[in-house]
Amino acid sequence: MRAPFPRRRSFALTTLDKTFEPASAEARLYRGWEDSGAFTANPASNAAPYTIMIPPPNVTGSLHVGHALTMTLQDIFIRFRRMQGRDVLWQPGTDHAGIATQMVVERLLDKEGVSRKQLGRETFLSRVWQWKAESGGTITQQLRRLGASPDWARERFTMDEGLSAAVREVFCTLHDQGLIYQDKRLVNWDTVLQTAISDLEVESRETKGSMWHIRYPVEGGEEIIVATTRPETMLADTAVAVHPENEKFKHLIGKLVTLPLTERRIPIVADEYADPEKGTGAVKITPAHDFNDFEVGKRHNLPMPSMLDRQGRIMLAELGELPEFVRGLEGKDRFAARKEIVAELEARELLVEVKPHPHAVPHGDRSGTPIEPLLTTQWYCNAEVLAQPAIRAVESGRIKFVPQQWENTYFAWMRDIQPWCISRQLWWGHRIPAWYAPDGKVFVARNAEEAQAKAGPGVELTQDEDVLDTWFSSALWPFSTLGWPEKTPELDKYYPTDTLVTGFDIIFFWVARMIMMSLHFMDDVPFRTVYIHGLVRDEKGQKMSKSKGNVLDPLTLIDAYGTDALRYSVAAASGQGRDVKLGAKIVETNRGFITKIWNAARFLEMNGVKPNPAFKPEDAKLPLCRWILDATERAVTQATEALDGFQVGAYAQTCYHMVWGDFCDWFIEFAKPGFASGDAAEIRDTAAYVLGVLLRLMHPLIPFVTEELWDHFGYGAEYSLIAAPWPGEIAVNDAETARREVQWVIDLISEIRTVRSEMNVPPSLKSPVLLQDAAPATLARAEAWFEAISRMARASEIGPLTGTPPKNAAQAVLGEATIILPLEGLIDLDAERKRLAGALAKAQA
RNA sequence: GGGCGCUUAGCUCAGCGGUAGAGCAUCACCUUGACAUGGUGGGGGUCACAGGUUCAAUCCCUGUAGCGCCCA
Repeated sequence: MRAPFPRRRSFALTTLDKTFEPASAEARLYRGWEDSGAFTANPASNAAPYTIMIPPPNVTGSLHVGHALTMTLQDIFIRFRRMQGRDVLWQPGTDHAGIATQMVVERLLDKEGVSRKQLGRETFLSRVWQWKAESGGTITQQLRRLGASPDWARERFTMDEGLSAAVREVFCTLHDQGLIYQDKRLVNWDTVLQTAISDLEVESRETKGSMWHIRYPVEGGEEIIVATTRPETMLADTAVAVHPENEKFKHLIGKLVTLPLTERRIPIVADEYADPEKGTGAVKITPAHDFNDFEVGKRHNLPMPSMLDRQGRIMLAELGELPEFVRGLEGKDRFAARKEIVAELEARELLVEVKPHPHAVPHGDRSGTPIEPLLTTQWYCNAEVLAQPAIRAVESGRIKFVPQQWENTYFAWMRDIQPWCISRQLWWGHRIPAWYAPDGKVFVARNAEEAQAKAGPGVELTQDEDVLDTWFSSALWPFSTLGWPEKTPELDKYYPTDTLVTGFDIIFFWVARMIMMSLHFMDDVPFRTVYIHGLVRDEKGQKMSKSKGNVLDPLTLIDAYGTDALRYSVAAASGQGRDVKLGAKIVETNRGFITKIWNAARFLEMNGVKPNPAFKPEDAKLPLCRWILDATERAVTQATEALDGFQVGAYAQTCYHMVWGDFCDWFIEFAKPGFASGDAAEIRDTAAYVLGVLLRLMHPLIPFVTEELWDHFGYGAEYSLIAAPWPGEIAVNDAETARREVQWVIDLISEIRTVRSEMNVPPSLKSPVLLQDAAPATLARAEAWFEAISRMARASEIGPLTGTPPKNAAQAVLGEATIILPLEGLIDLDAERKRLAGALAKAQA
């Protein structure tokens, strides 16, 4: 039996500050990385590429927590692959965001009392460019605060000349192939923004509407009652439809009704669209103002007059001769007109009833205004043709979604894809490369000269006024940023890219369209894996919104707790595809992890730990050292597997347990007596080695604190952790034996602690530990680890039990042996008996 | 109406055909020499419900309920 190690005060020096100060360190480290060229891709290198295209944030954007999530995830993958020695390209850039940007600048002009139209197209556009020059860099500056490490020198903007050339090339080619065309059909018209928008930009909102039942007189004296949610559009009705099998109305099919108010005569047609179960079973048909009615109108060859203008006001020009009441509606807003029409119908006793009818009404996602289906001429892209190879690419596994369930969503949409309306009645964007001759002939060309050549000399051409949907240029992002249509070394090396990281909300807007365009023009997939992450919500799981006032500002969180704490928080919370719940409290708690790492390193430094390049893990002899090296090896393997499988949450958790559990709770505690022993050198070397591995392992997750410690300990040159190699296999001599031995010690200490705690032994009192039936090897272990056991389990001595167990001893079983803790004199036995009696009574009650 | 997902400790979530896990919260104890942004220990679960497959189901299958999202 040995006495406990003597009390000793340590006055070893440390040069590390008491705590990590992110505010001062982050900016300095970031500059250091950027200046060192660590972010730079190198097309000339022989290293295998790894590429991520950043989802270009809107140039009007400012950093929100969604960016914090998506950029952290991307930066983790990027830094991981960079450390693995890949030639990494993280392509940054911003999106011109047609509608959003135009709205921002128009709002500014509004304050000056000027309108866009007063300025005229050219002046307005120069104002937008001016705004972009002044304010367009906000978002990219803010991305730096997250520690994001893209190749900034390669930053692109969707309206750069090169990218615009790509847009024109794609437009002209698709037009030549018949895949882009003009068509007059119903579009979703935003009456506020005064532009067409695509199906995707429409969101349906549940609205408390009404169902009006209106009497339409049929020739021969009968009447038919139609049900509608939009009475005002009856001005442009061109038929009433009933189901062909509907016995109630069968006899009326083919007869004419007199449309109330306008007094026009329109037919009753048979069409399966008229659901006998809905409303009255008879439905009015307004082909120019309803998508379903438009289809019915086409099937029955009905006229399609419009009765609303582009502001959503009543327009009578196409309706022919009209009675006075209707003429009085001209120019009135559609909702005002609805009231007047309903009142008039009521006055004429044509209104049978009004039923409350909650239903979904389409709204513009930007303007929030009800969408008006309008018959206009627009440019369309034949998405159905482009979708076929894109569907096959996912079916065949050439592109994989993670989590895979999103493939279902993708397929469902792609297999029922509609023509994509790509023209927008805006000024800010890529102007449609089409020119019109005075006779209306259209010439699609890459530029005005080419158009002129096509039209012939002397023909006066005017360019199409419209611009393209913003998503048209985003769809080309994976190759347009690399210089396409030029043949560039970048295109050669980095296409196809590896991973796309984005949210599910833009699978259709962006992901699907990139896949379609890329396959068509590059003849290869744009990326191999689509990693879809969830949404960031508040602590309660609610969506963040300004109106709820629960929006978290990532910059505020960074200022308060540091970027590493924020990154760790979002990464750890991001189970595959799950929504991420985030609150200041969570980030604050996780800052504790950063502090823990810092303090562990600080303690090691105090004890003379510094990197020893001559140290080889396979030469480690002490079980303690072999054990921690082996544990580290397993953590490295787990973390690498997790990152390979896009399991960022599991990666974060592995790091957490390795550092806080194995390294701090056990290894460092075991090492404390070791630092004062003859084994100190190997323990120091091992500690330094393991710390070096862990800093590398965690760098993608928490880049700042790890780089700071790496630099401070001198593992490499300043700012070199970002470029350090990812930890590989760690050779450990007979890891199995070391693992068994240390695990036994851990179990022993845990058992003693549990028993002592349950028996309420005051920590200040040490107790002997006796081992009954212990094998000689077990006793030898106990002896060898005595100092650690003494410290950590408050053991005064440890040895075999000789004779019979003492009275009043607590017991626990560990392996073949029984641990015996004599408690005589350590606890108040009477108090303990009372406590147990009380517990027993409670259990029996 | 169609599709997808979720339901495991008070909360947030892992897990997996074979003895239920983590973090946070909670309770008790501890100014032990890196860290009170800390340490140690405890309590706490019919794994939504009902069937089925199986030697064995929290896990696989079917259904039900509740919640969420997408599409119409």
